[in-house]
Amino acid sequence: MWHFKYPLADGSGHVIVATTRPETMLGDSAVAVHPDDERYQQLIGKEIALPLTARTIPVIADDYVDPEFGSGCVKITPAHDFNDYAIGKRHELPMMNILTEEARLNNSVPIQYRDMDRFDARKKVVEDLDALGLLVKVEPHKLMVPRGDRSHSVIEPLLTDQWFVKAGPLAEPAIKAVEDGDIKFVPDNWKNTYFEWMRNIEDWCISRQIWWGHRIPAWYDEEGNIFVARTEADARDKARQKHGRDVALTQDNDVLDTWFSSALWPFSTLGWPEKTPELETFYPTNVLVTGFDIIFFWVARMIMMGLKFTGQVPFKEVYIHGLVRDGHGQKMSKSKGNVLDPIDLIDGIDLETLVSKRTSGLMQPKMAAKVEKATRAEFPDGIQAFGTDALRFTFAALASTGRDIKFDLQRSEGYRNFCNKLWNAARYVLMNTEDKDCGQQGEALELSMADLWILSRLQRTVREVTEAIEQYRLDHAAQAIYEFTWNEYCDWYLELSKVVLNNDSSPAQQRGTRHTLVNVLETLLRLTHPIMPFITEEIWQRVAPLAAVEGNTIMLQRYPDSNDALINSKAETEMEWVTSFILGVRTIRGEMNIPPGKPLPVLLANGSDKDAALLDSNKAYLNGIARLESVTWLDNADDAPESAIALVGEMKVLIPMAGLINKEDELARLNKQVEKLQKDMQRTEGKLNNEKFTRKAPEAVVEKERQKVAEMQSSLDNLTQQITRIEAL
RNA sequence: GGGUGUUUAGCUCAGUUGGGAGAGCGUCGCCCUUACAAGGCGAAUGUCGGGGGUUCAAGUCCCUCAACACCCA
Repeated sequence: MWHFKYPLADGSGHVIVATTRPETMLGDSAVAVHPDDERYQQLIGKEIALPLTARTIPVIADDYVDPEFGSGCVKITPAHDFNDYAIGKRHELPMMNILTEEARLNNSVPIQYRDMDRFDARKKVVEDLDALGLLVKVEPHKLMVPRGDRSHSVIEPLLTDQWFVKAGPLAEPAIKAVEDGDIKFVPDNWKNTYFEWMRNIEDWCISRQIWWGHRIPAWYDEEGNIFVARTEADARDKARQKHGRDVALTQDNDVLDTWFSSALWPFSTLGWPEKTPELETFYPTNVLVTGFDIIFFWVARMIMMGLKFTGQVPFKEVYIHGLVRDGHGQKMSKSKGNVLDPIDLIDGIDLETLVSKRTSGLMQPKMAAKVEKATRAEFPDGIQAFGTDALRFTFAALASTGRDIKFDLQRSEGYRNFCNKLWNAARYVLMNTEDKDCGQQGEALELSMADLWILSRLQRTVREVTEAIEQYRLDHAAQAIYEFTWNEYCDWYLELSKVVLNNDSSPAQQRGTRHTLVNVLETLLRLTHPIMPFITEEIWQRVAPLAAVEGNTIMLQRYPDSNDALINSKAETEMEWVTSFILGVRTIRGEMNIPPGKPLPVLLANGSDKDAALLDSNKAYLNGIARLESVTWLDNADDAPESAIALVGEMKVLIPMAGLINKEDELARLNKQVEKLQKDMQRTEGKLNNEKFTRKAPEAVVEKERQKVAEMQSSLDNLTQQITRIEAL
């Protein structure tokens, strides 16, 4: 940072200005001070004799100046600095460009500086000012210097003539289209970003100084007259009309901004400006899927151009997804060397290949060592292969409404396991259905409680997934599919089906179960196919015939519809009883470390007629899955030997401890449960004892709380009773 | 400086019009049980960033503070 004296033209003194680019002083048009700065009040309006030049420049007042920074005087170079340009505009200062396109000084500067490179000129200007005694001091200053992406050259702001699109009139209808709901953003609040930009829109510079792209269709004659036309021939016609003869024309060297061309994409790809059948059929399109960083670049411009040239919106919905970042939340970039290539996640990659991939082609080769170190630390074993379906499922599962998606390899691993789970489940289904009667021919089917239950759950899942997709909540869709497949179909239904298929069930019962196994799977495959296309296709090819579905590919099948007639609350309630029975036994097994294979005798007490009926119809399931040796009803719980207890509603499920369970362990387990129940009870009772709650809360809510207390009380009674009994024994 | 967003279990994240805090991964214990050990079964884990307010009731609504992130100037 160089500090210079600028003498006043009337010789009455000087001001001190500072700059990081001394050579730009040759293009200064003013010195600015803050209007309220008392130190400089008397200078405002005076002239300065700009050193090294024959020019005088005014001292102006502008509140852009920070009086606290430096001397509080700022040199203003409108042609070479963005802020100075704005001030120049406000004060109608001359805009004096002093640079050529090669960053040499041009003919606007005194002759001794002309054609000098900007850095040489900088040295020379400092020397010359120093010689004149105008250099006050030089101090170290850290600043961000903009550099070119490819050349790494320092970039100098430079005033040039370029082409602009007047954006205001285009923006108006584009704003209205979103206000009126002709275009909807998903998630909705992105429309704020859109409005913010659109309502403060500035004219759009469409000139780009690169050599690829559409050349700007503007031609100039030697006098600088401009001929804008569709083609060179049209431009020549226009020039001929003006001059009455052919004249030499040169086309603008610049090309159109890439967003200008791509803003035409929604309709130009359909044949516009011709009125093609494609345009007629597919325009306006339905949905645009993109990232939020593209809202101003592309979305806004497509809307403006679409409305301008077709009179219609280009799309009805804009789905904005998050930006995928690396595991540390960093934006992926090649120069940072933290890019995860989807192909590497699909096929896997060993560490050495990954390192060399990430360190090659870096913009700054000296980063290589750092990139290599970080890569080796993060992926000590490279990246394992997850497969396309798992990767797609991961992205679906991560596609919530947030704006960032931190990519987590471990989630991919989890979903890879899910793919495997589905594959193995299909193997089981095929093992039990291929070459067997699945009711394809319409033979009589007898559906079990489990069949009715899984069909019911499937309908709810289909509905949930469909709704989630309609709302672009792919994460919820993925979650619903995951939970149904793993926690219901695999964990429960397949296990229940084994009971039917391995017992001496009737042919109609077995057929019913096979039919259900196959049909639920077939529907599940269609439901999952958009997210996991490959595995579902592979399995579907074998499952479809068993489900009597015709077709060559799952891709052309209908997406599932939920069938309300199959929703069966009775089966769901019954299944709840069965699962809570089985879970009760399993918990005791788990906590008491009883091997899962050991058959257990079970005693039941305090059950209702309903419990008895449920037991009767589901005994096979209980025996099979909970591995029961025997089930015995007791008229009185007191008749039971020393036992561990699980509750199914009011009913007590008792497992005799003899030789299996330690008395202290069971007591500890029961006490823990009691404590938890007591805590919950206290809170709920507190609520009910609050007169304001019972008076003001809806009846249904109060009733629910009452019921909860009753249930907890019953469990608590049963458990404390059991504790007393065990202690006494 | 203006704007937007984030903050929930060790990690990555859900939480729908306010009504008993969830998932995956990880952790602990027991199991190679005839679809699956990339698995099964069971268990533990939260001052929902801090403070205040509205309400019978707040992760959820309002105010405020803090930290972090992004966009624009």
